[in-house]
Amino acid sequence: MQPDMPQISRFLLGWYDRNRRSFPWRAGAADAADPYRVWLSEIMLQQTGTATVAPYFVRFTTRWPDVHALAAAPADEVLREWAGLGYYARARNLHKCAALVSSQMKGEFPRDPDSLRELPGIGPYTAAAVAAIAFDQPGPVLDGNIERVLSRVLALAQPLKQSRPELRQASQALTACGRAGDTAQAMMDLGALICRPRAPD
DNA sequence: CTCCGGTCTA
DNA sequence: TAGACCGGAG
Repeated sequence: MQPDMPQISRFLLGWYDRNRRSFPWRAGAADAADPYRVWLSEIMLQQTGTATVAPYFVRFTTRWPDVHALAAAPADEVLREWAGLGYYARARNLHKCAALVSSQMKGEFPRDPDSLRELPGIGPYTAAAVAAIAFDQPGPVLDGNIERVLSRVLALAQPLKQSRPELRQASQALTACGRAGDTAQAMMDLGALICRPRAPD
């Protein structure tokens, strides 16, 4: 039998509304997301935990409040501010991407995953995540944590690797049920608070 | 000390 | 499509 996506969507969003985590890059429940901040946070979070990212995110956004400011910064200052986060190619691509969006896109990030995917430093995961969180566009938001969460929510018995096509489809379908950004963040929070890699509740 | 992971590159 | 990139966690 096929999973009841509307029902799972209601479960996810209901849980999220009561348990959502608060982060410097997250808009309040009623506020609109700032695409620049969503993008910056997702790049930082690619291989780095929330606790480590938080102070870096605050320093970056204080110093460079929007994509034009970041684009105008000298590359070596961006690298210096990034020092300690690791994977420095992310910082170089971050700056390239900011320059591109600032000069060629009037400072506005594309709204759809396929266009976002063209930008430096944005792969399949980040494209879907930014489109969902910043623009409420449905898409296959899927990283290692969401794979684990969805596999459990759907009660899949196969190893994650074999289930990936099904998990991608599920993430696409769930974000298409409405509130795409909150749905994506609900899966992330569930993965961090409840359905953890070890010692799951 | 080994494992882990998005994106880019070859 | 495998390996490199880095730092944090186990």
